[in-house]
Amino acid sequence: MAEIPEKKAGKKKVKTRIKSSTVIGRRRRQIIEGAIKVFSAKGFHNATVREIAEEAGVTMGTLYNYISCKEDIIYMVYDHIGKIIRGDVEKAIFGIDDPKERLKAAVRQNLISINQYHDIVMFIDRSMTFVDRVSLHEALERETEYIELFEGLLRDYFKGKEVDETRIQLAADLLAYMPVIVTFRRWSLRRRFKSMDEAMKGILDFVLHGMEFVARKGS
Amino acid sequence: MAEIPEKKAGKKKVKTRIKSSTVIGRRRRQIIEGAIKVFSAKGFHNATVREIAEEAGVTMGTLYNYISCKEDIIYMVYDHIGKIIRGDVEKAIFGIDDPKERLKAAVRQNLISINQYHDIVMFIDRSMTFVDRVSLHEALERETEYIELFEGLLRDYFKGKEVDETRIQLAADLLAYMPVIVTFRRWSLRRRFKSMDEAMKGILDFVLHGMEFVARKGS
Amino acid sequence: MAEIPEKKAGKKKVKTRIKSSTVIGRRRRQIIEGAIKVFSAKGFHNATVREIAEEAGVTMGTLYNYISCKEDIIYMVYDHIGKIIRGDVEKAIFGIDDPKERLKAAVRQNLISINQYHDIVMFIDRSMTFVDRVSLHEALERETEYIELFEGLLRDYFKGKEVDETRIQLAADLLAYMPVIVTFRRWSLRRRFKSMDEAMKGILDFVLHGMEFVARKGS
Amino acid sequence: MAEIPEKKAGKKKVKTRIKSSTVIGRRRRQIIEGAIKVFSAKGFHNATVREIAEEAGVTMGTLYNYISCKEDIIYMVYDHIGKIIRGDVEKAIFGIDDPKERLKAAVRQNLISINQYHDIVMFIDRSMTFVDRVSLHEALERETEYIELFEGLLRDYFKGKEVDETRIQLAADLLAYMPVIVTFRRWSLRRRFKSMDEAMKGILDFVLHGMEFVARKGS
DNA sequence: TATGAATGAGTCTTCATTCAT
DNA sequence: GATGAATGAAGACTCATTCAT
Repeated sequence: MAEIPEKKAGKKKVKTRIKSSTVIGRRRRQIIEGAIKVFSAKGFHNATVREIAEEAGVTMGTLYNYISCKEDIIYMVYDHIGKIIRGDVEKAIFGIDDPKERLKAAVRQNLISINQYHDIVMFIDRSMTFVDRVSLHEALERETEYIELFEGLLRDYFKGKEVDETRIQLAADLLAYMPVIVTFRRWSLRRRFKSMDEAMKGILDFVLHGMEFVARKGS
Repeated sequence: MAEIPEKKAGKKKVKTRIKSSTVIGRRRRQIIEGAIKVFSAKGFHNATVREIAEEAGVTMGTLYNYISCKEDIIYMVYDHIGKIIRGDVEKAIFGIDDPKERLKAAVRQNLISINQYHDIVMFIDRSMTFVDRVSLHEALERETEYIELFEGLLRDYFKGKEVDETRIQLAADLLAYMPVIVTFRRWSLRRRFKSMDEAMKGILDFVLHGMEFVARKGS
Repeated sequence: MAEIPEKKAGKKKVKTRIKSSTVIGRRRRQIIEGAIKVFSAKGFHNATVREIAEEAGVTMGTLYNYISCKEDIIYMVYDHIGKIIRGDVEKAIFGIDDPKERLKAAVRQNLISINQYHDIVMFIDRSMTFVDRVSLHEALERETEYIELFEGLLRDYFKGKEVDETRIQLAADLLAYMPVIVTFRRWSLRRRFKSMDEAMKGILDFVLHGMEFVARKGS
Repeated sequence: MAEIPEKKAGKKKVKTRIKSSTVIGRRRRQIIEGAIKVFSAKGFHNATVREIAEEAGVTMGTLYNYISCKEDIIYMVYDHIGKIIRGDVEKAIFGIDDPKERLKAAVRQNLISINQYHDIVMFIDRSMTFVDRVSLHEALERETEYIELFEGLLRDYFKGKEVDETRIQLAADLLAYMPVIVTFRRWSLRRRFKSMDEAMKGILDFVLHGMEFVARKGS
């Protein structure tokens, strides 16, 4: 069974003026939680640093002891939610041996988690414009790792069959990111389906079915 | 063959102080073109009205004779690009009779057009937060019409087979919007595929294949 | 008689968003006058842009239509006062033919003008740290031109005598800038002399006398 | 021979919370040295207390045990450098009996020291605006003492000749402070003279020569 | 209709200073 | 005596929008 790729230590660190790492940890959590609330509601540009600080329960000055600019906060949230979703998926496939079930579990959990955190995912997508080159690169790195997780699962699933490596890669990308559609088509889906759950079941079928294209010749 | 749904006249009108409709038309085009350039490059919030005016070749004062606020411009661009893409798809299926080919042509053209205008599509996606309720509603209306176009094509394709209406609707949504993935996964796709064309061919296969889930029982 | 060196057109221009040059002229004058009042009283760093705007009788927004950052204002004031002092000196020597009298008139007027605008001169000296490289260079250029004016006068005065060119240059520098001493020794001088005039007479003597070192061998 | 005026004990004391005077001495030295580095490089307003603390090798909290506000640091540096320069001059004239040579030695050493500490002298000049009334008064007191040193030397030198007391005072002021010109005309001088030494030699001649005006009638 | 100068509310960011440990 | 996290007041700058010409 393919190994789950090691989480490489991120190079990008949000600069801090604080020394005690326990304090940093605690404050960071506060800040991220506050930021998520405010950003989800108003988006990046319409959220003021003051609001975030208030929501986080710290003063402006304190907040700026833990970040060096507003944009840093996006990255922190991004990092946070990325870890959570990845963790969710890893937990979901833990203990499952059958490659098909493993893959299905991953795809399902990915969809569920993205749906659960849809407002944050939405905000992150909309905000990545504002992050600096370095952070963006780092973010891409993380995404690639995440996609590699799916690549591994797909390879296990198609083991033995003759498949195109390129297709594996593309499929992994689509599997991982198609669920994002639930974030930006949310209104439309809501209007047409009784419940979000129903829509999600449909999407899952679509994805799982589409996935099989990997094993076929290109049209 | 299902009718292409009538393009209902949009209720939302961007207010203008100008009377001569020929002048309005000319100015609007200028503004939209200028806006597309600036917005594509810098996004909504980082683009200043002044820049847009300059790029459009009008003065600030003049610009404000044709819009009532910055947000109006998003809607204008949205409207513009929406018409173009829909027009492209309609042209692409024109004259094709076979339901399967018709559907495939629509899906393919949709993908091509979204890819072609990827920067505008991206910007619009990121900017819809800023538009007011009314415009948003109007925009949703248009999107619905567009999806109904795909619904019609799907119904024709699955005619005779026993399919779930709900699945038709979901499939239409996914068919129409999945290609958006090429806009926000662009960097990743670029890094992994020799050409964007190759990636797009893969996506097309995925979509067409996934589409068949409509005719199957839910998993 | 040596020509007064041409005033070269300054390359540095403070950027403006305004087009009408008459309006620019009028506003600039307002801004410079307001700035002089505020800067003289509080120095650069303690003066707020808002105060300057108020003193100038314009709003903050308007002010920023004529400058691009606070530092620009220093340069504007510098430029303004430099022109005035140079103009004063040129007027003072106008029509005088005797080289010695010409030189003395220039030195005297330089002292008088610097004394008159002592608070601005003081402020400028203290603020040049804040101006950017380009402006600093431009400022230095202007100063050099001003010193060249004195060099010319000195050369005329020492014509025929055997003098060291280096000494001419140094003397010009000292002649032009020694009076600045009245700005930063003002308190001390005030306490010891009945009137500033008396102190200035003494300084003038000192300078004129010291000047003769040009014609002597180095000690 | 005139007595070197007693160094009166300064009334101004920078308040401290610390009792052990040995500790105070050590810390003070650290702080002054750190401050000189940072202030020389960035000036008063652009230097942060944090930077000074770091450069001095103490923490912010500790620093504030030895000062009561940022401005105090200027005064400490001022006091420190003043003592050094005065000490230099006193050493330079020590053992010289001939009044003329004594005076020349003082003037020369004054110039040398000011040139040596030019960046600190510059910074102090630029920063005296920020110190409070009391400190300013105290500083002026010190300066007066320093000038009185030169007054004494001038009186010895002109002993027997009929000179105006006022002129002695003015000359002392100019002798003591003219060298400051090397700090704020530094760039200009550097550009025109091969070495700073050469420029300084010229300035020395100018000063020594100008000094003789004391023995002459006013112009 | 077109122009473009004027407006001023709104935000991020910095940093001297304090105080609980 | 030393530490360093917390504080919050203050200031530069932006930019959508208006309106007199």
